[in-house]
Amino acid sequence: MADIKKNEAITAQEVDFAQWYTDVCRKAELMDYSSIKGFIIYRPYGYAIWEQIQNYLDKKFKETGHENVYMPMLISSSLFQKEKDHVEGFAPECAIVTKGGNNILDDELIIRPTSETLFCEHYAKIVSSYRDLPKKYNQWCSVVRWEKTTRPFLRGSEFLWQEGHTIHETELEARTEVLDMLEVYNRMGRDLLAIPFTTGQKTEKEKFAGAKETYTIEALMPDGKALQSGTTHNFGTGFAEAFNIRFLGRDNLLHPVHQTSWGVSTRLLGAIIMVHGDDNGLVLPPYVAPTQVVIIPIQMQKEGVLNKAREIEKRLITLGLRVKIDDSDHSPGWKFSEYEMKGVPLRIEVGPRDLAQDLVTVGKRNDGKKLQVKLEDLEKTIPTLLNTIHDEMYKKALTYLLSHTTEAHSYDEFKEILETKGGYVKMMWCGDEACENKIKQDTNATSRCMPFNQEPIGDVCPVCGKKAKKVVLFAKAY
RNA sequence: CGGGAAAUAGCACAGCUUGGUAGUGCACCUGUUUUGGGAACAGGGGGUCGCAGGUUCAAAUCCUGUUUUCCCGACCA
Repeated sequence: MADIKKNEAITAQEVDFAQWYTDVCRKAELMDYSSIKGFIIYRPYGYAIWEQIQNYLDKKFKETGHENVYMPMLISSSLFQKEKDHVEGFAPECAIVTKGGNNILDDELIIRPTSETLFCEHYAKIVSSYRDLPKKYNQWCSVVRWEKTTRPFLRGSEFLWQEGHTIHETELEARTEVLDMLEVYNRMGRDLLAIPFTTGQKTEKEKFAGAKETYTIEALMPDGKALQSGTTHNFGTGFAEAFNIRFLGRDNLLHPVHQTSWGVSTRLLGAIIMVHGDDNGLVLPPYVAPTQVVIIPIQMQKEGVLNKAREIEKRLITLGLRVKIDDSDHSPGWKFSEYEMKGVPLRIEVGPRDLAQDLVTVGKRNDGKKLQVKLEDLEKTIPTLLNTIHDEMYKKALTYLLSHTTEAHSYDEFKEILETKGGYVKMMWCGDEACENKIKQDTNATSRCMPFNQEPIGDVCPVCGKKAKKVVLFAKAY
């Protein structure tokens, strides 16, 4: 990269990674704080990234047979309490409405922390035969969880998400659904966000309240901590029993439905910011960037410059690209810094010097490299460059992930890796929750997932010495 | 939810110790000259000092409470 001037407004990652993150969130105009703890304002630029994610996923959901619905924001306390594990898991972080107008409510209303119970109540009403199955619903909404520690996008009292809720005739169908949707998320990481996710199953301790099995996509952040980025849950028939969602089967007997739910949230923005960002600010993967190409005219007053810039803008828009031209009277240097801070993948400089040779200068945000492109080649070169940037960003993140996934064969080794290097530590595990708890207590790391690839790296659990049952990835987590 | 720090113009901060007319830089507005890595000069606008009480003739400043943010722990997507 050229020796571009460091932006003094952003704290360097090396100095204070947490402060760097906060600086980027605000300086790139992704969000602002409101006056209520943990409730943030998603500013247009940040919301636009979420919209790209929505567009991508909504299409995938519909392609795989899901329909969008909208459930109420409030849940009656009696309904909320029907499934025991679920209540215990969520009750401590619920916000509750106790007053309506001037009247104290006899029954308190819970602001949804998640909508399982609402979907269950509805499904119980509309399903009576196997012919009514499956139902594959999805909801885009926000949920509220009263968090003690909050950080923009990573943990908020309110966050935006989608929650898929499906019910099926057979266990196999439900299991297929959760694995299929996990794969949709995984591909989103690869194709849209340029983030290599690690996929696998959660342990009993880490699984969702009320679920039989929970699967997860985990991303590794540059500070060595893992970020749970999305989950899919197989509920088995637990909720169906509690909420009486039964259907008359092909055998003319009543059966509970097999149920799933799955979701990703605006936490993904946090993953994008951290995985790709650098000391000059945000670095957005091209396919999720609200603006993919910014055109900066140089010496706009010179004959033809602005017209040529506008012409280029039109040509690129015709290709379906998201293009912005900045003809404000800030200096070019100011604009360069501004769009670097905002992470725009490609910058096209249109100035008299290059135009004299029918060229433009193109700058790549991800590695700072500049190249000259013939005007006539733009249609060919720009989309190719965007694709190249995506691949480079993915590879960079993958290289980091691989080089920060370390095997531990003893508990001492395990602790040392967590202290010195961070990242994922792969270790054998006996399956006993006591060992997970001990690890948590000793190192503050948690089991992130049991990866699908279960090739053993030992015979015993290094923590207790008992026979090992599973390969587990441990890490400190957000 | 515990322990620490902070809150003064959009942003970064000074002023507070020792109470007495609210300041600086950047940003913003106007004009001129500029424009290939955060331009220069001149002029100008903007703040009930987080909020609520208290002490005082007088509070940004002292006292009490409260809210929010950041950091470190415990809890969670």
